[in-house]
Amino acid sequence: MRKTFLFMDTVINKVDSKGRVSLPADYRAIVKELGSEIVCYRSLVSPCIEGCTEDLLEKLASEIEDSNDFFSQTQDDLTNLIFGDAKRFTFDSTGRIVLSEKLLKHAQIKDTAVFVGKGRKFQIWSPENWEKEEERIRAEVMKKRPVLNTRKTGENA
Amino acid sequence: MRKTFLFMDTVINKVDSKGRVSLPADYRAIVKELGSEIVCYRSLVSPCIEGCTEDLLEKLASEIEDSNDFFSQTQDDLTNLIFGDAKRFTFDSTGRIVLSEKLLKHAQIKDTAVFVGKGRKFQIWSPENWEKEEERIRAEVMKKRPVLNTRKTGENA
DNA sequence: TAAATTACCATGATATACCATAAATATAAA
DNA sequence: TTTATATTTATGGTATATCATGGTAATTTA
Repeated sequence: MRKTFLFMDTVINKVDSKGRVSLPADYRAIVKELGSEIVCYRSLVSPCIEGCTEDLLEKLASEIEDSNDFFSQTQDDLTNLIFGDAKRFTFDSTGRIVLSEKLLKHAQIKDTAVFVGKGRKFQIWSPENWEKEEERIRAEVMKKRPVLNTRKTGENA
Repeated sequence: MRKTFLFMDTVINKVDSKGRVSLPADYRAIVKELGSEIVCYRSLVSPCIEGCTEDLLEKLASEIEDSNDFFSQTQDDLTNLIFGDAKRFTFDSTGRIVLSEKLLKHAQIKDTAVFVGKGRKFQIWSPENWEKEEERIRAEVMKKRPVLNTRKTGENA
């Protein structure tokens, strides 16, 4: 029995004409062990689909509940957007989910999906958009490297 | 039951045509006792593979989660880079992991891997790159020696 | 009843687990 | 210290299980 649940790695899977994609096996294992479900929604800031376990959204909801004025109005609005957009995606016996037209369109995904782990969350990109995004991030992080290294979370040497 | 968990020493192992390498026995012992798994990713700054226990990344994920910063751009970038690249590597009954083509290429490893302990983390180098790196480190330390000596005598005084 | 959605089966490719042997290290006896 | 024995560790090869994916049947719902 494992004790850590992290979405990791970058996995490329095919999307068929009905929007079916295999959720990476590692991701499925996490969902299964947590006894939770996958929830997906359109990213608010990027042309990609964002996903996490229902547990995480539950936690987010509780936090907002518990610390009303701690959160800015902006963040409250953002969470509203997410909960309004989010939807459960159960996978069948072969491990596939069916992504909706709305999500696929937002991420500009046609026949190939790139799953990118983000720890508690993950993202689904089109190959083209992900390539651009990865480049942008690398440049950005290299620029900020000195700052990151002094931080405790700078475990990425 | 031991209480310290440090990756130490330098170990040279062979990499076969499928990318299989024996994880040094000492490293395996740590992972086993922690009940965790090995996670590897490309170093952001060096031509080497970096590894740690999943526990360590889990801590990082928790910190991000608890920082009430669900929508921060910088964190988004960081998590993408770290977790998007990282991957779990479980070892079989003989103690081997299978390194991916991506990692081997980044570290320029062909048939020999050099494991270098770094405390909570470790690195995997090609023999050639490691030789250079070790030299660089030695030179760097020698440059700083006068400073180190002053500090030591200052404390004793 | 037609369209759409969901669940199930089949297959090839890939990755994983296992077995056997060789090398290295540690332990015990001389 | 030297030699012999036992134990752990590293590595080559192979069988097995898992996974992604195309196709189809069953079920829903409009």
